[in-house]
Amino acid sequence: MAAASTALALRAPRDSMGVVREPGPWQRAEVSLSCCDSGARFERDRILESQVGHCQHHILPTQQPQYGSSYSPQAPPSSVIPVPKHRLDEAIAAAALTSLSSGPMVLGVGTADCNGQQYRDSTGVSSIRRSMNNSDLYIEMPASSTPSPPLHSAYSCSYPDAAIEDSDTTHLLFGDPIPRKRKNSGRIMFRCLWKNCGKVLSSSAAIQKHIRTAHLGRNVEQEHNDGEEDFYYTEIDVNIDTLSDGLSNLTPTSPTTCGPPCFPYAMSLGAVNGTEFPLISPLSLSAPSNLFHVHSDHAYQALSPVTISDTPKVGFSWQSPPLLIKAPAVLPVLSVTEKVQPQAITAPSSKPSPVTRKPRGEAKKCRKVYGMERRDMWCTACRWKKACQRFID
DNA sequence: TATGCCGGGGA
DNA sequence: TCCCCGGCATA
Repeated sequence: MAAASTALALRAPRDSMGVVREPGPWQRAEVSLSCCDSGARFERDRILESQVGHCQHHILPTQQPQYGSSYSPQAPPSSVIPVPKHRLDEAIAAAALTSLSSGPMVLGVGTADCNGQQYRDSTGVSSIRRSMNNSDLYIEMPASSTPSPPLHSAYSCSYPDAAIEDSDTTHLLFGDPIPRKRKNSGRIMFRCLWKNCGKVLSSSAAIQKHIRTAHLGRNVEQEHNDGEEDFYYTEIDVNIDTLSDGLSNLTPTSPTTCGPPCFPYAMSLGAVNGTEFPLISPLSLSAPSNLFHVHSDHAYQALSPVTISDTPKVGFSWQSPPLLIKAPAVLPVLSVTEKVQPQAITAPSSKPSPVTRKPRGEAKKCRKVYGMERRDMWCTACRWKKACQRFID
């Protein structure tokens, strides 16, 4: 990739929405980005202009998503993100790890989270922004009355001094060395993600039409377009590296969008605009063992099992999401003292028990402690082959 | 295979 | 109610 020389640790005066309000020296600072094809360079404040100009296919997506009325239109980006240079490496590394480790578990539900933000660009390859401990980046999504499709959207930042206009710009700003969408090594195709379909068409219009008619059962002539079909296809670059392709196959993002699926950070707080989402933390997906760690050494301490029913529930309807959320992936962020019972999420085991049998405790029981020789020292329950009352799990 | 414990039955 | 045990589930 043509280098994007950045000196991003710049701060611009912004209003409460993270919008740069007043020009200042920062705008004339040494931020410049290079077009990967033409080599044309853009000064920092020219980047925004380029969104609709010369180099938009390298810096920003060329098309606006064709969402319907239910979708909140994108607000024009107004600034770029100030990101300290020293954060870039960390973000890049995190993105790579997450892309590799999360796999299908994050399908379709890229999250924006200040403690491990995950985004997905137009090809479905995740990029992640790691926790910015003190400042630098804090992302929330624009309000939307419906679960927003994967979109090219204005991700304003809750930190007053940060804002992101879209993830493609973010690729530059974060120094993503492989901006998938900018590759011109192959032709962009569009693949239907509907289960057992996988049809590949050459244009977004065609694939949308295919999805509308074949899967959504809608009339081609139907004017109303709520953009739902955008969920069900992704773009693929037929000559692009397999990693990018493979991941994009798994991601029902809009071909015309570069933003991540718009599941807001505020999800973790329960609801956004009346719609609840599960928080899917990339961290929890990639390293569940950290989250589910339970000290078995303290088996005598009763741990309250937390089942999926204790977690935020998916409050929106979703029509046959193809290849989207696999249940075990929906793992809430839990404290380390909480415990998840995966069987509460996954399909029930082979033979349903008529009575919910108490899970076998891990604590040493009287039999174990005292042995058969000292059976008289067992608790009554143990002697009666009942649940031990002395060493309770 | 060992262990935990549910369900049932006898005293 | 106490006590025991068959049998099942699980580690």
